[in-house]
Parts: sequence; structure tokens; C-alpha cells
Amino acid sequence: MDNKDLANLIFPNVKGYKYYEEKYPKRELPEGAQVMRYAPSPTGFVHIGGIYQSLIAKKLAKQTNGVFYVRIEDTDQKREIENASIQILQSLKDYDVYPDETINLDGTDNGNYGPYMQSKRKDIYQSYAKKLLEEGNAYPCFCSAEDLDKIRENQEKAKERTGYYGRWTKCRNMPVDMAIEKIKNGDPYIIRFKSPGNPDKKIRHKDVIKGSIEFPENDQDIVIIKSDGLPTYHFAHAIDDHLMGTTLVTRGDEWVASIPLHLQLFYVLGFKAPKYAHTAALMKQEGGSKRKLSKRKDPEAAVSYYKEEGIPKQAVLEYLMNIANSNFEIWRKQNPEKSMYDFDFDLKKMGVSGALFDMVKMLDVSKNVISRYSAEEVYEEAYKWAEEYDTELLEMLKNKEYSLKVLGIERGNVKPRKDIAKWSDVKDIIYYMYPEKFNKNEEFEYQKINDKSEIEKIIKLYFENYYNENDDKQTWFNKIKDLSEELGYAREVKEYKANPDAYKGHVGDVSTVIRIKITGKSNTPDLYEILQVLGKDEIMKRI
RNA sequence: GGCCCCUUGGUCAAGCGGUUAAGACAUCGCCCUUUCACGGCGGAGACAUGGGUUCGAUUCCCGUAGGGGUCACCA
Repeated sequence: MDNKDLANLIFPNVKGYKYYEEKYPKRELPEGAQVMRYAPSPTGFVHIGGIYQSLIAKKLAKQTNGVFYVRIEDTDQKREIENASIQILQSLKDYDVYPDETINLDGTDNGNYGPYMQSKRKDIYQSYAKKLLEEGNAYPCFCSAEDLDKIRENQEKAKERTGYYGRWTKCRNMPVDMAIEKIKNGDPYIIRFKSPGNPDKKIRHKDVIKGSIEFPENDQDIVIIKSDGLPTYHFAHAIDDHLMGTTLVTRGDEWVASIPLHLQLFYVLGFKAPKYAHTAALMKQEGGSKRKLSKRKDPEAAVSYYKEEGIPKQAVLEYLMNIANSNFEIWRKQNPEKSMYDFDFDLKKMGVSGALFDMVKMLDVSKNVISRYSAEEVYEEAYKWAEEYDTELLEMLKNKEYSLKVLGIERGNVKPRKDIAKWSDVKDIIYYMYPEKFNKNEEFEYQKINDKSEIEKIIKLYFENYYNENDDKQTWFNKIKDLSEELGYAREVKEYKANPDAYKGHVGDVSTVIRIKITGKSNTPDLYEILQVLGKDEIMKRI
């Protein structure tokens, strides 16, 4: 009885690794092309970090004429959540970071290196596990959870490293005959990797982002096949990224500690290891310290949050790109019209430690993104958002022709208006332009001029003697100056400032009265345009 | 606790032995044909700390402190 018998006993019916090596030939790609991936596990709602990872991978793949694929890592059946993979894929589609290859929504594969879902690759993993078993690089382990606890206890007592390694292992050196007998006897077991590592030796690894890192060699005999026959992350990673031809692994930096293990796995399996780029997580301030953006605690961690708030996907993407490469915003300023895919992204420029996620900055990016939209685009997006989240706004927007005029005020100029950061802002910004939403009897808060009789005087005089809806802007403005003068206010702000005691106020104070009377608000876009859009009939109703 | 990584203004960050230590967001002031938004100009605001190495350290080395990650039949 030898390792071969043992391997055959454990995995009698697998296709064998040679079959898979032939089935998945090396990808034919141009020089320098990177094969990138995003490998989420379907364990909950879609995290903004997933979009971040996908954006980076997709951008780099595109930039090098490579491939971006998504592999669903669903080897932990206990944690799996119904429909999560569908939602992940859907989000990637929503954010324009959909992969070139992946499992389709209907379960078929799009690409030649599938299945792109790990639970469908059981035979593949087992074929390689069998190979390792035959070579003596893996072994069945019969230790129970209690045995493992015991080992840990002893290690803690002895103040030694915890884990299943070296002299602490019970099954590593079990004679083959005994293992075979136990298996035949029906004893439960899992398969462990027989690590060749020596922790007294160091390995040095060059991470694309983190640079050179040195660690002790791995000597942990980690489990590679669990009792349900599925692989652990580490084993699946080595097999999949080898077979799928990944050239550059981008993943969260919680994985750097596993590098010695992963490199060892690739080596023992006879695979060429990919390059690694470990990205720092998006962080959140809590008290005096930082922590990862958390699904549980932070609403902004969920991609659904941005949809609900009405933050355009382009803004989310640009903000994320800015976190990834901070020179992006400089580029964006110089190239306001270009697609962000024209930006030359560089992994090496990524920060090594986690950045605090800054919603204020995100909204600023969003303002800029929206300011580049045409009235038509603003209308379409706001409408789509309102359909789902705000019936009142939807009602207003139903009048398309009029709404386009409203949204077009001060839009498309050299210095476009930047007052909308998210679609949920729109209603508050434009409601007074809609007759049914405006209530003239409400108590408005006037500013400098707040005496009721003075206000009435201004309004009466203006609309009786000055206002003419056919005036052009300059005429209109001059008339307000004339009005101001007639009532004892300065025609020019400068005049007033030069000699404040000579006047009751200035033209700005007067126009503010008109503005508030007509809109109910002191902060509005250009009053002339507002009056034009509103029209004489509606204006007369408001005074 | 072991191992690994990180530390420039409130935040994101340039910088890679000699700089008046960029820029963006936020903040404050002024300006712009009247508010707000935009834009322009300006202000305040930083190299965690102690030792080295060096003619010279934000930059290189060591220690300290603080922060983060990781030590599962989870990924």
C-alpha cells in the first residue's frame, strides 16, 4: 500500500489534473496583457469595495488589452446567501464594470475558462488534491475539532505559535496503511497540505503595491479539501488562478499574510505564481481610530445606498478612481470631457494604507459630474430616480418640456451651475418653479429688508411700474437699478459700500426681496431666467 | 501575544537626501453687475517621537508610541 492507493481510495472517480491542464490551455494574449479577476463570495449585499476592486481590475485589463473575469467563490455553503451572486453581477453591470468572462445570470458560462463558480469545479480541485496525495504532498487528517482545540491549548501553554504544523501534527506522519484503514473504517477526515516550509527561513516577496515584504516560510499544514469535499480558499485560489490564466491578482490586503502559503502552494503544485497587488481597504473613522468600512455599521458601504440617495454611478466611479490614483482628479480637470477609461491608471500609485472614505468629497465629485450633464441628461437621471424613490418629484417632472427649462437654467454655460450633488437634492432645488408646489401664503424669511410695508412697497412699485416680461436681461436689470434709486437704495453695491449712510441699502437688497417674494427662497439661480421660465401669469399670481 | 505592514495639515494626498513641503475636499476672508451656486485671489493648517548615518534629513537605518492586517474544515 502506498500513496497512490491512498489517493485512489479517496478520489476514485476524478478526471485527473492532466485532463484539466489540457482543457485550459494558456491564453493567447498580446505582450503585456494582464488577466485580472474579481473573486467575491456571495455572502451578503454588495459592498462598495467590490465595485472598487472591479473598477481597478477592469481598468487595468482594458488598459493592457487583457481580460477581466469574475469568479464566484462559493465554497462556504454555510455562509452563502440566496441570490447574492446574481446581485453582485447585476451591480457590476449597473456600474459599468461588468467582466469579459463570468458565469451568466442563467447559470451558463461566458468564457472558455469556466465554470466561473467554484462550487461547480469540485472535480477540478479534487483532481489536483489527488495529485498532491499521490506525491505525498498532502495527507488525510483525522483530527476532530476537539483534537485541534487540545493542540491549540498545549501550544498556548507552551507559548508557541498556534496551528497545525511540524511537531504538533498528529496525522502528518501517519503510516499510509493506517490512514487507509481508518478511511475504510469510515472515520471522518479532511485533506491537508503537507507543507515543506521551514519558518526559520525567510522568503521575500515583491508586491506590486506594497513593495518588498519579508516573512518566514509557511509551515502550516492547512486544510485544502474540507469534509464536504470542497476546497478552502487557499487551495482554490492556486488552482483557479493557474487554470484561468490570471497574471495579476488584485485583492484586499487582508490577504498579504497568506502570501507565504500561497507561493508555496503554487510551487508545490508546479504552477507559475501570478503577480500580486494587495489593495488597502476603504476605511471609516470611528472614535480616535480607523476601521474598515463595515457592511453592518456603515450604510454607505452598500452599493444600494448610492442608488437610493441618487448619487450617479459616474460620480461613485470617479471618486473611487480618485482614491485609487489621486492624480486622477488632476487629469480630470484637464480632460473634463474624456472617458475615465482614457486615464492612465497605475497600480504603483495606489496608497499602501487604507484611505478614509470621505462622503463630502464624494458629493463634491458628484456635483462636478452632474454639472457636466445637459439639462436633458439631468432630467432623464432625476426622472429615473424619482420613479423609484420620490413620487412627488416624479409628478413635477412629468411635465417634461417645462422641467427641461427649469433644469436648463444656468446650465451649459462656461461656468455651469453646481448645485445638484445627488438626485435626491433636485426637489428642494426646483420645487418653487412648479405652481402647484409653491405656496404664496407661507411665511418667507426675508433678509436685510424684512419690514412688511417696505416689502409691499417694493413689490407693488416694481410690478406696476417697471416689470415687463419682454425686457431683455440688461433692460430688466437696469430697471431694478432704477427702482432701487427711486426708493432710496444705491444703484450699485460699490456706491453703497463707499457711502453706506447715504442709502437704505443697495440694489442687491432690493432684488433679494423680489426673489424671495417670487420663489420663497433667498438662494436661487439667476432671477431673470427664473422670471422668464415662470412667465407673467404665474408671477402675477404670486404677488 | 507571534508574524507582517503603515504613520506628511481635519480628510485624500504629491514628495523619493538640499523644495518658500505641490494639489484637491473641508474651513475662513476678499473680489466677481443683485442672492445662492460657480469662478478668481488670498489666509490659517502637516512631515508621530527619540536616537543615529550624512556637510545636510520629511526622505536612509534603529528604537519608542500610535494605527491597521492576520493567526478557522470563512473567504
